[in-house]
Amino acid sequence: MNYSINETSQLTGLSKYTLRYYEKEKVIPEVKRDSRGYRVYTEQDIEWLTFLLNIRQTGMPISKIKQFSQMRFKTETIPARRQMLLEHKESIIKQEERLKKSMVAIDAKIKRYEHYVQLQAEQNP
Amino acid sequence: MNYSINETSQLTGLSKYTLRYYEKEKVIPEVKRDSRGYRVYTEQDIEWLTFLLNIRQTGMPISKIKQFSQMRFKTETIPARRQMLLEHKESIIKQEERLKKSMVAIDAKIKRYEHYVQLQAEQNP
DNA sequence: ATACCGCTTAGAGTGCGCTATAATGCAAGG
DNA sequence: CCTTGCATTATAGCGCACTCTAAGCGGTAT
Repeated sequence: MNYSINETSQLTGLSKYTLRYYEKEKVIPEVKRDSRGYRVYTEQDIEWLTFLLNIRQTGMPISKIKQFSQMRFKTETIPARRQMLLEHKESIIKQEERLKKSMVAIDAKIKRYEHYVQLQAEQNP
Repeated sequence: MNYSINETSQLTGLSKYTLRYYEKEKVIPEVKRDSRGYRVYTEQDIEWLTFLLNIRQTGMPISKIKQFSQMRFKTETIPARRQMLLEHKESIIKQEERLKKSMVAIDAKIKRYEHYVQLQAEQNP
């Protein structure tokens, strides 16, 4: 199945601007065109975009995604791609730890606030 | 205990530029000065900065941190502050979910890569 | 025929969060 | 007294990731 830029935008959540920008900046390989020169995205293009979006949304910078993405059609790059993903996994684990730490601090603060409100209520019953 | 901008920078990990920028932009309240006009950070300032950094590093935008921080010395703002933190907690939970989803996709991709490498090795033993 | 729609491109602009520069000041050490 | 060294300010610049504008083209509808 093939998709227009509009459909692709809706399927991925990326704006049309962003889809064109990604192609111009070689974050994704060149997309096929129809007779009018319009972009035609394949199912595989969508899948690739979706995967890239996954790593994008978890903080991989565009420059690295570009590196990763440019290896797409070369099977000999599989070890390098695997390595990049392993490193990104590490970064995700660090982010999870960051979120947990922050959660603890926030919970403590919320408790202090609630404790304060409680005391106020007791003093003015 | 009091701290110079240099010490504060080291304690918090924020650059001196950033510390001045936060103050100029009212992300933190005005810091006391010594006789020469140099900034003097108190223990409480450090604690506040550390907390702000916690919410900053988990994605709260500077504009919101500014709102939050400007309520610091008004006890009647405690319910509003609590509410902001509850909302930020929600955002952290969403981020955790995002990370988990991404992790699953990455793990699947890594497995596919390893499976591919495995097959290659079997064909050329 | 002409108006409109959706796409195309190159290139300019935006928002965020810093980061750096330039000019100046003050105070302690040689 | 003068240099060194750290601070101060206002203001400019940067990197990232988009986001938008302007000008133009091709196919369909009136």
